[in-house]
Amino acid sequence: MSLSIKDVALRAGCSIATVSRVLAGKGYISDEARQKVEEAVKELGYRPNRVARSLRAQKSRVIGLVLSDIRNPFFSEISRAVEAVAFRHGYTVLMCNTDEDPKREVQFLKLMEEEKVAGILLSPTRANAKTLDPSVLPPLVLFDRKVAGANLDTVVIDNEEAALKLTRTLLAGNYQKIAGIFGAKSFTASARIKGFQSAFEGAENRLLGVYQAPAFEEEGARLMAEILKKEPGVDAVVCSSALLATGAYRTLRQSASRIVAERGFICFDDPSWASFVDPPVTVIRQPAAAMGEAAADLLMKRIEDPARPVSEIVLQGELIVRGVR
Amino acid sequence: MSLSIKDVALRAGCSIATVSRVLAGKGYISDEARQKVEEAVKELGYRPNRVARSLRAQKSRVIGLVLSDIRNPFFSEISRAVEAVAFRHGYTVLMCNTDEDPKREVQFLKLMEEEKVAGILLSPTRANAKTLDPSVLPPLVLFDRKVAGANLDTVVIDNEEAALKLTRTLLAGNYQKIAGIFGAKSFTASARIKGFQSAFEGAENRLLGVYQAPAFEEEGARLMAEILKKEPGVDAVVCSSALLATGAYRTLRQSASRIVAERGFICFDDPSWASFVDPPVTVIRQPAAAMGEAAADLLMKRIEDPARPVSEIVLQGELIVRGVR
DNA sequence: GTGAAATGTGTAAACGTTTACACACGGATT
DNA sequence: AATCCGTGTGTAAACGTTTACACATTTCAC
Repeated sequence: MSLSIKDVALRAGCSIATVSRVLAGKGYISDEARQKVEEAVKELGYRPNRVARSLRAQKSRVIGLVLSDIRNPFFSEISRAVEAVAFRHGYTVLMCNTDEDPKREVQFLKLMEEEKVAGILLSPTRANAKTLDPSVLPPLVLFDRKVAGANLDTVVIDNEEAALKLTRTLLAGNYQKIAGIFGAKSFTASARIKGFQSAFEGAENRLLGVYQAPAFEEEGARLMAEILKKEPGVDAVVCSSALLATGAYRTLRQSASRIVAERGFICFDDPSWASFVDPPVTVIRQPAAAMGEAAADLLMKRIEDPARPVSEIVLQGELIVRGVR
Repeated sequence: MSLSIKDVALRAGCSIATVSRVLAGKGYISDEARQKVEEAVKELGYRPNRVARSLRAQKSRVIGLVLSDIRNPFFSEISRAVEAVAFRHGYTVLMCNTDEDPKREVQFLKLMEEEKVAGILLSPTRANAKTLDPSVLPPLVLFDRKVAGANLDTVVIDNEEAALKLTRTLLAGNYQKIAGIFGAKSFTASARIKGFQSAFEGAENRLLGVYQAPAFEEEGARLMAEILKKEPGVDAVVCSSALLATGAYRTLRQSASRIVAERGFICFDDPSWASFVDPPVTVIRQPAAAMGEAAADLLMKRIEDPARPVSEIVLQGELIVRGVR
């Protein structure tokens, strides 16, 4: 079919072993042989077959990227960074979108194993957290969410601290009835809720409640409507992701609530509109690109040296205060 | 290392050929053999090695997805649909982000070939359009952008018609000085520009000019600023993508231009904020999920039957009129 | 009862690499 | 002159599949 190392060997007048050695750049090769092989490769336009290499090596130059929601800008930013790092190291990226479905996650993890990927980047669904058995899995790096018991490389942001900082801007602003809208089921959401709640120490009466739903726009809109209905006195809202925030903000705009006009709306991530709505929205920006890069770097190192000590990288979110009069 | 078909054969007390046949479900197999093999597979937890399969078949169950910008919500939506279809058919998705860089595109296409992917989904950079040689490449389906001369399966939206429709809402609104902000270098941008311009037939004096730049937020912001400076009389703007529109809209908001207040702002895609800014923004929504699905479906069919006639699917954008008093 | 067809199974080759091992040569060290 | 080592190259095995081919048994038609 396509060109193989045999064709190159024939053309260069040597054995396939020599060709392979030249290509790999190891072992003893005479200048003459090297030159002939290189010439033959160029003339024929030979490109090695990665599948054969993978079979032989029992490991491919592919990494798996398991995302919970690729439509979430936070994750697409991460994907971009991951792919860039991988490409730079000669790896390709096998991408999967689980939509937070633990079953899909498991299926995909199995697929990855069948593909003999060199490593996996995963933002784990909470439900699967305990099933991650590092002894059977290829090198694995967790990002965005960590798994409590597991001894695995992880890159996260300090969600608790970030939520605390964010919520405090609201408390400083003298709001009296504050509600929180958070994602459901995830480690991340739990940490943010914790930070959110701890901000109210000594001011518990200003905390209206924590509302949770899967992190989609429609859910944010729904929860916001629910809050407005149940708690007419609400005067401020914290949203734990761009998607939830976008939905919630839409509801607020449509209901002409005073929350928005009075700046009682803040959120995680930095949705594109946060800077130009009136008044602009204060946010915690997550270092998505940095997270993707760090996770991919970590994975490369782990692949290179599976015995290296496990590390946990904690990135800080950046508070962006907007619209202070 | 890991389990192979040999282990299963040993356990089931038959040859590896029989195991393979049971797994593939073809050829003659006795009920007894089938049962024994299935049992052995289950007991051992055997999973076939996709790499070995790929090598033997000279083709993997992987498809390549080449994106020009994964951060663009339009493309992440497409990615999601593609991955879902692929998964359903037992394929995995190798993802690459080119950032519109033709060099990266070429490099990646080569990588894909080395990985022996079964097929490729591509939104081609204009610069590479001519180099797509279907005779050497695996099955290929183009999406979002088509290539003029090439005889390739394609899924696009009717950009010219969409731009025409969109621009007409502006003309009907009696705006007199209309500028257009479009992406650079792409087939898509050209088609949209064509539609945009043709809307002005008989009203050429109302067309202020066409501005082009790579489709990023900052570029949209920059172009908008440039337009405001050069053409103080501008009273309406058409933006050809969500990213450009977001940047442009930000600039407008910050400059307190009257364009926004008077609804003279419309765009392609349906950015999340379009529905809740005041006044809301009329848009053409691109059927991103449908496009991804159609393209992936088409690729599956093409892989199955490489001889089937080439088809071009044209999807229609949906005009969403908002904020009509 | 014979031959042909249908059914069932195993052996071995092939896919394109990498690499252990063997071997050959030349020069340096005994 | 024998030995050893460094250099260079080739042969062949291995990775885990699929499948062509061979062979054996059963079924069936005449």
